[in-house]
Amino acid sequence: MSAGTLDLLSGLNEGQRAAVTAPDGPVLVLAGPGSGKTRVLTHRIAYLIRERGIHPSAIMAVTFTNKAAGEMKARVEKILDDKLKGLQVGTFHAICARLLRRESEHTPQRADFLIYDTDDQQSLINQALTELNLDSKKYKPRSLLNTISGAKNELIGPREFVGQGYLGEVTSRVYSRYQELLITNNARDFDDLLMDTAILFRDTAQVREKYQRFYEYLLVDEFQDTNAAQYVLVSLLAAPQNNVFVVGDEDQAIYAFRGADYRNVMQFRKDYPQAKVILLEQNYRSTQIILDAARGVIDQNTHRTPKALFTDRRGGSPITVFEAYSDQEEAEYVVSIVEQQRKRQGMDYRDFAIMYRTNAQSRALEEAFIKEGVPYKLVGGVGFYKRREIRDLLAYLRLVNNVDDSVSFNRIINVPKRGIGKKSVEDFQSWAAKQHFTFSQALEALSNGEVSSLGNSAIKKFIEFNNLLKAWQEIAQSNDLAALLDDIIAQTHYTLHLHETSDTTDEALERDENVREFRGLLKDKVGISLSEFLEEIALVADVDTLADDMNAVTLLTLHAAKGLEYPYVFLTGLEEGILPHMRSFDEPDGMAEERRLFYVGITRAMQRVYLTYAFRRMTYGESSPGVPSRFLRDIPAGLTEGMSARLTKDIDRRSYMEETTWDKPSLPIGSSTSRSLLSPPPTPKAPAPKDNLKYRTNQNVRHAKFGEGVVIESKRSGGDEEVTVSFKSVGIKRLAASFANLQILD
DNA sequence: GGGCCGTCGCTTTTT
DNA sequence: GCGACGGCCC
Repeated sequence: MSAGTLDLLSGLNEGQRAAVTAPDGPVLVLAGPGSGKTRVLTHRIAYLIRERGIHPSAIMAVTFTNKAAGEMKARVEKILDDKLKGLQVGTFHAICARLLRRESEHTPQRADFLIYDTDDQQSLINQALTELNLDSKKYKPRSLLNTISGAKNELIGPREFVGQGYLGEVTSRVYSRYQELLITNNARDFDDLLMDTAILFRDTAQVREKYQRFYEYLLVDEFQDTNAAQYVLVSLLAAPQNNVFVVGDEDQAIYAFRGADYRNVMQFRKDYPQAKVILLEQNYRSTQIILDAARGVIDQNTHRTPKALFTDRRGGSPITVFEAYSDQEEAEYVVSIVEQQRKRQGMDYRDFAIMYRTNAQSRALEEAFIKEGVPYKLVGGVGFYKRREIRDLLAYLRLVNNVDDSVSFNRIINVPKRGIGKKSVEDFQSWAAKQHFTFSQALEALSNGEVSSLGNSAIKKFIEFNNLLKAWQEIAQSNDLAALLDDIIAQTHYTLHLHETSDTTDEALERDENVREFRGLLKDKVGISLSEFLEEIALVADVDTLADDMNAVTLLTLHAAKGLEYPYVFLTGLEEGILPHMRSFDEPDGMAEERRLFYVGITRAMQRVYLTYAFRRMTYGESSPGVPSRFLRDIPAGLTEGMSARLTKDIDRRSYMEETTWDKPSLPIGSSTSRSLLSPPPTPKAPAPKDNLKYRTNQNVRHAKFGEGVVIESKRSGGDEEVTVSFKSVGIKRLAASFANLQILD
């Protein structure tokens, strides 16, 4: 064995070593959290290249985010001390997009197709609904898109799609029209990237065989979060030699909502019975207490392979549980602990991560961080690319790239105002459709003086617009994207438009600033073509934007936290309806997935975990009461500090509301840990006088459909009484008293 | 054609 | 509490 091999394998445990040096053929690595799976993947690639003499370009590795891909490539290059030409590392989506462009002659879309995000999809589905004369109030675009996305992930195209009943029939029509529109717009949605590539491989032997020959070795990270399309892609690409190396952990499957199926891990064992299976159980990240807590949680899930995670890091600090009065107080608590631990333990801001179930929860946290001047970085949320001014300018860029993009066309045809109103746009579209023209053909036809059904002044305006587009396309040829943007802003008087459409000067200045930032971004893209730039920004993940070099506290969703680790981790908003999320109550396997999400959160921590929940939380702009998450009870007693006695007993919501001391002004504030808040504890407000109300807190009631439940809160709302009831079967519901017809039981 | 104002429905999670 | 959309009026 050469010195190089020793390098590659030293410091690896037995399981890791077995994985890295596994012979050709299928390999399945079942890797618990913190068991060094990234290490195994990088060392495996390095091993293939150095010890087996495989050319880097014959290796494809698939990761979950672009950030992970970049890190993986950098680590392999560091191990081998070499720049690796042709090593393909990327996300499924990015790899598929590239492939579909290269093989565009075998597909309906052209090589320069656009990638539509969720907002674009929404506009397109609305367009389809309008064309089909369907009411978007009756057929929710969101839910239609969910169904369509689900079908695509199962490789069911619009032709094969069969829906149940009338709604299914409608969905089928919408799906077909939506897909036609995507093709005429020369665009693909995220799901198409996977579906179209899988179908291309499945149906076109010539293409399939070409890539099968080209990529001799395939490695896939986070295999538990692959969907059917991805599974098919992997198996088609890996054949016939099946040098496929997959790494995953069923307990960390958290993407079922986008079609992922952790059973793919077991399916892999069935499809490749000769696969070498390696279990990685030693954890190098967390203390024993953290692992025991995590295990207490995940053991509640049935139908799983039990794992015995262990670590050499005995003991550790207990898990701290904190009950706050409000979401605001919860946020203040988090900030105060960060400051306290930073000073006492000599931690850096970058050592802390604050996690939550939904993006909306970041708001209260951000406010507290800003108030106390503690630096933080937010992952995802309402991102830069969601802002109106950025979307407008992006729509211009996209239209320059591809005039047939109807979503961008509709967005900016009259923004800023150029006198082309709704009526003119409709006339233009129906005329173009009648002539079987694409948008670009229709604009050209008007410019060439072709007779149309449009009015003369409208025709003139469309021709002017077409001339602008042509001039911009000219500039785009030079690949100077900043110059292109400058010209678009100048010709359209966009800055003036921003000031006219902003409510305050401050708002206008902020939007201006965003435009400048966008310009700066384009300025850095030297030598990159417009279509390359558009692809780059379409496929960035939220975590991809995380700045590692910045010393600040990280705020992120539990989903975004996958694959990351931090010395200190806060899991916030641990309340019924949030984690577990309300929407999971009536989904099959919903609760198990929520529990895995909680598990993923806890296992990100190296040293300490803080679990927090609030008695009251702002939702929809009003404060409503909450109940501690059931998951808190899954943590074995003895591992926590500050856990309320109320939680260690298995009590129902009703007794929680009775036993809690919040909202009862005669009693002292019943917080469970010593307070170290930056601001004094809030004074709980006395319950508002509940005159004329039929229902009262703690009353037992029965609903015709939901069954028995307990009233959490009741209050006036409009002319009616609004009752919040926690039902045994369906959880918390908010009802209008006059319609709900609740029967009072006691 | 465009601007203003009221109503509604809504929030998981993401490439 | 906010943004999308529709109706109404100039």
